[in-house]
Amino acid sequence: MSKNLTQQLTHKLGEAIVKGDYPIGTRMPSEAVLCEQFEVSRSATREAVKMLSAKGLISSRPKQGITVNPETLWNLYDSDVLVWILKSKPSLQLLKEFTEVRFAIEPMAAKLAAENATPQQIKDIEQALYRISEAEEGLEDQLDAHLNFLNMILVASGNRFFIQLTQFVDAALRVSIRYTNQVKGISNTDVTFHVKVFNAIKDGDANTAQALIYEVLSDAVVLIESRL
Amino acid sequence: MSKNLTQQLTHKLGEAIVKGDYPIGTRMPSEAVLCEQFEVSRSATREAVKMLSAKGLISSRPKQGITVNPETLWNLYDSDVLVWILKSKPSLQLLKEFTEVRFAIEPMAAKLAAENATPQQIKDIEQALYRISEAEEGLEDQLDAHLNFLNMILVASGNRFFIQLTQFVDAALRVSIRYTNQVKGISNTDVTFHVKVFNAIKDGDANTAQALIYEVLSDAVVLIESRL
DNA sequence: AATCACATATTTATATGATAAATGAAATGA
DNA sequence: TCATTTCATTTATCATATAAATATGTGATT
Repeated sequence: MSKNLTQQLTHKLGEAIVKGDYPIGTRMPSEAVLCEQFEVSRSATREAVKMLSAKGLISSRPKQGITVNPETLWNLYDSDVLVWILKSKPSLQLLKEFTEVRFAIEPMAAKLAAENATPQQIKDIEQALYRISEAEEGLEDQLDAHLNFLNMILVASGNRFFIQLTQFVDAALRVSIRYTNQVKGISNTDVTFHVKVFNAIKDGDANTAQALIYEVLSDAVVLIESRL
Repeated sequence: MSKNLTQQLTHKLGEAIVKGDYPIGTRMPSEAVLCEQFEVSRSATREAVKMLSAKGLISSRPKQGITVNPETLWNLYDSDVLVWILKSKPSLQLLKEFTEVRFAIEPMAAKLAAENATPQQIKDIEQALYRISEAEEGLEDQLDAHLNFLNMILVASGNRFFIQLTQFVDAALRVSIRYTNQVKGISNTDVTFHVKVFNAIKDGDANTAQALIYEVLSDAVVLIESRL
């Protein structure tokens, strides 16, 4: 739980909005009413409204009130927003779209990592690889290790936009893993696969790195398609 | 100019932060000092701080004050943040990274558009194509037409994450176009190229659509690489 | 000397009341 | 009919007071 009132309210309202409790295009309750309903001061309410505006979910203007923005304006790349959606309205369709993004990004990131990774970053990936091999059988532990490996590759790409996605991918996968109750496409149980990826990056073999990541993601797509 | 004080302050502080006026990891002036410096009330200041927090630029805690977050936490996919960076610290390096993202996203979007576009969306793309052919010689007008064409493809992908990127790509390209003073890689002057893209999407020829977009982007990469 | 508990000071967090500004809608007048 | 003005509603802004969180320092205890 977030500690302060503003953040609590931000999360509550954020989830409610993406859930559809306040339909798109309609007015939300006015400031005063929100204060009453959630029993917080105007300060807290206004600050929460501002945070949600900053994330693109709502806009507020005098007289017109607080209105829910069309979905195209929502900052889906904001981890909060994405998690709210995945939690409130989990859908395989969204997971499919998310996987398409991973499909676009991750092979390219692996390619760039092979081209640009610093010696330290290579060591970090190797360390992540070690964590995978040492991971207990417990799902949590394995998931952590695999996400760490993936994140290290994104970081090693040296591209700030990809690096920024670490939180995004991390957050989304943690939620979606609960939903599908599957690790396939995220954590290939065969660690030799990750060794191959690591070697390709270490050797600067961009095309191989790209192809390998592409391959593991294909599993994820097949998995989701089969359930749609 | 944004109309209200909170937003003005948000933009001022946001630009100042990405510019490096408040170095990463350091404390920003306290709430009270910011009020004095910018001559606004605490409400406005606090609301601006909340908006910047929501965008990942800063965090604030009692006693510790307001601190600038590491760059990895900044929401680069937030159009505001991206534009602030491009305006305050324009760099070819960032443009290169941005282009790498386009490289990852746009061919995939074209592929998905070929697979999923609705009849109406195909019409929209055709309409965008018409605008390109009709565009005056003026750079502004051409740029608008080309960005519109691109946006229509992203929308037609049917993937919410790609659709969300329209604003992101739009904003970034408008700024970068001023910086490089080049349209290459954004608007291929030869309209027959766009006709090919359109036809591929209309005919559901996913691979061709993907390859064509890949091709036009290659120009952009070559252009930027040559100037780095 | 080291460590733990506690007091203290600083900063943000929250609450509240008052006034200003923006804006959509209704009333007015030519 | 249309432009203008008035009015009511809602957010925006300001000001002030109090609470809560927390880093730092202090002193007692071992």
